[in-house]
Amino acid sequence: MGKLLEPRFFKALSDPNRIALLSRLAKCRQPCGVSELVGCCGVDISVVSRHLALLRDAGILRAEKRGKEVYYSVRCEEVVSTLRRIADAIEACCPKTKATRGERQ
Amino acid sequence: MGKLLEPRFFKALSDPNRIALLSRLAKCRQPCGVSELVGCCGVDISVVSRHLALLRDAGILRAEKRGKEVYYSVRCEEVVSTLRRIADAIEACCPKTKATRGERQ
DNA sequence: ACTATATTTGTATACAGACGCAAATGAGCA
DNA sequence: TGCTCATTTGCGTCTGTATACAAATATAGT
Repeated sequence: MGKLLEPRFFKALSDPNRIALLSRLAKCRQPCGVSELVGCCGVDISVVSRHLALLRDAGILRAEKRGKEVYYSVRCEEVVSTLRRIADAIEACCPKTKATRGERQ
Repeated sequence: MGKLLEPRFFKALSDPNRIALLSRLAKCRQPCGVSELVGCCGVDISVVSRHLALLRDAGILRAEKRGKEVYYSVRCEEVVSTLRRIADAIEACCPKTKATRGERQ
């Protein structure tokens, strides 16, 4: 449980511009180059590049170089399963709403 | 989708001590007072208090005052459903692994 | 080799966040 | 009221991070 909840994963998602980039990439459903993504947050392209690298290092995005461009895309499977495993772990600790009402430990 | 991904929610989970507090509270399965929680991260109780308040404000913990103590507990249902809704939203944007292989849009 | 385009990296700045300590607040009790 | 315990808040400090701009790197085409 402590290992599941990686601060770095959440830290990567704790910035509005990075959320904007992630949303954009998710909606795109396709790898996008850095230049394409500059529009979705109003910052310099160098800043966008850094945000994307951070998301990549956190395991949220995948980067592939094609020619002079670098295409970023969402690592859907991994991100989704990470979120679901965290949800499951927390749920496992929940006092059940209906059954097992008697406080157990 | 952009509304689901709240930076504040993730920011709350982006600190190791807050993760430790959350894990501890989840494992406890019961409301805990601030003093009880000091042990799980090696910081001053005033810092713990601030972390707990931040988690409460982010909608992750619930606080109830009983006498002179304040008992914090995990808002399991809300947290779990938030995580699952985010997972679902991202999954909805995933190019399907097996079916629908032909890039759609 | 030279040029143009895409991206990354170096550097400086400004703001946010984590922390400890001390003081303040709130609640119960003598 | 005075005292004690639990928690919160004020404040100074220090580290981390977001940002812009300029320079460096990488790749393709001429």
